[in-house]
Amino acid sequence: MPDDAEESRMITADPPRRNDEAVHLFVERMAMAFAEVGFPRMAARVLFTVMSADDALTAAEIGERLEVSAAAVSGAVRYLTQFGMLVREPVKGSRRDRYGLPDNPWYEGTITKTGLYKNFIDIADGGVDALAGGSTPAGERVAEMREFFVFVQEEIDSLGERWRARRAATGHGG
Amino acid sequence: MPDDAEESRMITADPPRRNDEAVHLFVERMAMAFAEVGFPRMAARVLFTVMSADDALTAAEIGERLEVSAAAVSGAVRYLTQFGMLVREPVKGSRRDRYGLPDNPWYEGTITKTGLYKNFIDIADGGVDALAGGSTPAGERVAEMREFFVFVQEEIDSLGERWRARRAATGHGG
DNA sequence: CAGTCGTTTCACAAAGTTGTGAAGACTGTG
DNA sequence: CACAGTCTTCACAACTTTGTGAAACGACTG
Repeated sequence: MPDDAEESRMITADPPRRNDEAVHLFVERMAMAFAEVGFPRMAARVLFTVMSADDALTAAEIGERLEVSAAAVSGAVRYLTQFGMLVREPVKGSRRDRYGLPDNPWYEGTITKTGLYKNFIDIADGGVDALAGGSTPAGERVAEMREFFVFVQEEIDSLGERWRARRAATGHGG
Repeated sequence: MPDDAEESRMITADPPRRNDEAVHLFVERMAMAFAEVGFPRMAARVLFTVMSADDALTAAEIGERLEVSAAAVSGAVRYLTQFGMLVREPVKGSRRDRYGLPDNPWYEGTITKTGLYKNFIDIADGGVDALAGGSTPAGERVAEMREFFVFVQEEIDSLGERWRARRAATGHGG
């Protein structure tokens, strides 16, 4: 019975398989969610395309899956490799490169090393000065906000470490 | 000696005062930093304008300080009040409203209750399903990313509480 | 060292965002 | 109940962003 469409009705232990359509939905949704927080749109699409592939992909394969031009892929991989979120793997005996994920996953570093709040803190410093420190209602208010950002940044700085500790504790330490 | 411009040269304990130009720079910089992470531009400008004012401001005053139209202010305050980041205070004996900040500062709730990672997690759930769970390299990879987001979200969920605890410990508890 | 395949660059077009001006709506006042 | 002051809505214009096509580039191959 070679009819694949019937498989799901059978009771035998079919190996789970990927659902390309659903995978693509995931890629696009996740990419959009990232784009909404300022991540470049195409870079996000490429990143999740590679993430959802079992093997490293060529630029052409990425372009096919997303139905975008080679130029768009080129720009996106440049962006991603710049931040180490993607690694370029030259293919022996071919002019193509393949793009895969680095050994240590991008998300940990991206979240923790962004320095987003450091930026907020720096700008808030200027605000506190300009508002005469804590001597005015506005100055006090901005100083408090700054303190909060300092706290959040501290938490984020230690987050990577806590994550690794937790992973190790739950048996993922390798 | 009524010449204010000379004050800074004196050695007497001058009260610190606000530097309007520097305040405006702060407002615009902070607003841009927020815009870069997806916060509506004008809403951010209005938010920080109100934050850096000692008293609640009218819509007209906000418009003046930012040199933008009443329409732009209207849209921005609507956005901000919707999320409780700004409160509208009707002025007795006047048709104007004033806009001020809520008692509990917006940043704590905004950062902690955004549910940004919850969204990522939901989308990643779909990805894990589509990729046949942990049975494929890609599925495992996406599942790991999801785990990380779950961890981050947990940390963020408890962040507000930890912040309040810290504030209380350092004498800001009121 | 010419040919070919894959990648990159660049000017431009399509699409999306953002704020404006003007008109409209609402509300209290004379 | 007409008027004036304030806020809101809406169509549009300016600006920004994003991705395309075409051409240039670079590197391996024969």
